[in-house]
Amino acid sequence: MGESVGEARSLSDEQIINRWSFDYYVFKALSAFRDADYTAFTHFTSIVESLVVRPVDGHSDMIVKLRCMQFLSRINNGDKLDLTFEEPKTPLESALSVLEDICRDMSVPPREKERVQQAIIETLMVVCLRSGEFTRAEEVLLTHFSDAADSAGKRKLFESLVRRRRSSHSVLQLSSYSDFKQDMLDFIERLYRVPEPFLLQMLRRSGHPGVSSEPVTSSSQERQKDHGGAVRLSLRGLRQVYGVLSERYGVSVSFSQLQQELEHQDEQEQSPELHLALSETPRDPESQPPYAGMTISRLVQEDDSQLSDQGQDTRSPHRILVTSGPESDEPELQTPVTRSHSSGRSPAQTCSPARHTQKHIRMVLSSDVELEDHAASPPSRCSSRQQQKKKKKSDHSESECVLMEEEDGGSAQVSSPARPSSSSSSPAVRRSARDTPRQSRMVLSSDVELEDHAVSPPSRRSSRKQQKKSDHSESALVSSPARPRRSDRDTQNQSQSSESECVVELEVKDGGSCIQHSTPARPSSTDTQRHRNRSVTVSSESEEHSESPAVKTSRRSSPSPGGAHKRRRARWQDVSGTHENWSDEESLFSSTSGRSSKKSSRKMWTVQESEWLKEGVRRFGAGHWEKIRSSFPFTERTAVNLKDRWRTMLKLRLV
DNA sequence: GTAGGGTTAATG
DNA sequence: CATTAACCCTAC
Repeated sequence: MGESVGEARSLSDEQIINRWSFDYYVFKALSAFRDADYTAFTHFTSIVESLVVRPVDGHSDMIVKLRCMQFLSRINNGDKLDLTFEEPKTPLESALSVLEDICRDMSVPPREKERVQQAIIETLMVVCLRSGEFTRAEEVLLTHFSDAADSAGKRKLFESLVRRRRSSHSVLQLSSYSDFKQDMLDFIERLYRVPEPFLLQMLRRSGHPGVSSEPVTSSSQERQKDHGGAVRLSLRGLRQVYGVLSERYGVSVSFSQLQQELEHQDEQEQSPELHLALSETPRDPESQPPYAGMTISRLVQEDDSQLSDQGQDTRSPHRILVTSGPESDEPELQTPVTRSHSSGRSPAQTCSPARHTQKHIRMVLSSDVELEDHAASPPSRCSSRQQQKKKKKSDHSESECVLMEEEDGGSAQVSSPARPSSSSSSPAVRRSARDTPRQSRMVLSSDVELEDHAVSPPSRRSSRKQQKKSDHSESALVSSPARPRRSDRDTQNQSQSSESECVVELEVKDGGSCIQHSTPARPSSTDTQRHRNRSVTVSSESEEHSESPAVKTSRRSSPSPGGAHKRRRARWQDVSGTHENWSDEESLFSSTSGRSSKKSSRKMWTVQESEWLKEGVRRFGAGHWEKIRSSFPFTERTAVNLKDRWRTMLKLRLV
């Protein structure tokens, strides 16, 4: 926000460009939501999530936008009871929390707020009832419906349905979840109208034909067409446009500075961003999407690579770029970690420790679940899993049933242009398996379920411990974005060379979880296979280290009585295993894993939250916890929590 | 609202 | 049983 004044002036190109990208993708996400293209929406939100971790020129409306995205992500997944954003809560309950935050930060008419709350609660009831989750429905009735005065009638109806265990009723049939989504979108849009992003404006003003859509008064200032059809902006025109826009968007860099930077870059790379964007576009207007996604993402990435202070990263971003486009879809991904592990070890082992498995479903952008299919899954494993499941089932029968649902969009399309990271494709998703084949297919881009046991407990623990002691420095929490290091390290033992070469890791946070992708350089199946194994191992370990703490997985989760509570950490991490940075959960938009039943108890801090905290302290100074809290999209964190966390971070020398 | 000591609970 | 991150309580 504005506070960084002192330092602000020296914004890096990455910060600025990330801001533009941020604005752009938020805008696109909202457009996608509006068009009911929820798959695209999740893709865009994932991009936004990953952007936020990088240095960004924070703007006053950034928080607002993030909150809106958080809210809509939760709404978007509200009909998936197995997903969670904040540990014990269903997505819609999380939406209620975010709504509170929104109302706190912005002025929302009380009536409007109530209306929205009511709509969310009722929808949640409907969702629970429809899916036969009567117990949960009952909880909702008790906890949320209590104060709803005017809904007495509905409350009664719901009560009776719960009592009679009926999941079909005219009322339930009537309500349409998609209408509800759009209603929530309307609410958000009434509250905050997102202006046309800078990048789009630039593109539009450059005369790019595809840019259309959004309403914006087009000032066709200086735009000239070239004979070739190419559009070219005169420098003067560009400068003018830039002046206007930079003011409006709070860009603090002067045009000439930018120009200089570009020139520099130009020397190294052939085309500086603006050029790229402007020139590319015109070239093939038709074939390319209006917004040259590639360009943008590419820009971002490049930036990233340049700026990233973490040395190790350097390579990855570039690579990613390269691969990102087309490969993202690559069907062959890595096998879910679990698999490999399990195969390696005797089933019995696997099972034993885990008594309560939890199911975690994560939404991974482009994860393809299909992997599992191929992965040769040893039957033994399956069986063991099933057994586990059964056990688990006893605990909460509810959650299990639905393993995976399609993502909203349903489309499996993997390719997401947007997310380069996804390119890596391999996010392995883990799924628990129940019926693999079918599900896997459905899920395409969605989630995964993981079971805890997948990994052997012992190894994990040990690794974790080490992590604590030895590497705080690297611990995921520590510094933000550096991802690879740890993984590399961890991995080293097992596979050094190949790993480095083949796997690019990006971690994107996913919502709740971190998604990390590793991309095998060569998708060839054989190689892949190898990777898999490797990664598997890796992942298990890295998982632990990395953010294990962050993961909320299941710490408190399992309610199962008496059972072994030991494992609480889910391993739903991805194959790549590194999920260092992110914690899983809670990411801004993504959901995490299965719910554990009970109350949320302790919420581990995610890397992202820690980053926000660090940034907040940097900006406002330690001690201004409340201010920091309100300046970042924390959910369910109090100022005291921030203070305590800061204390812990100091203790660990994470800062 | 914040600081700091005490408590809780997960983990090994 | 020891360690420790997250949480709680209380004084200011």
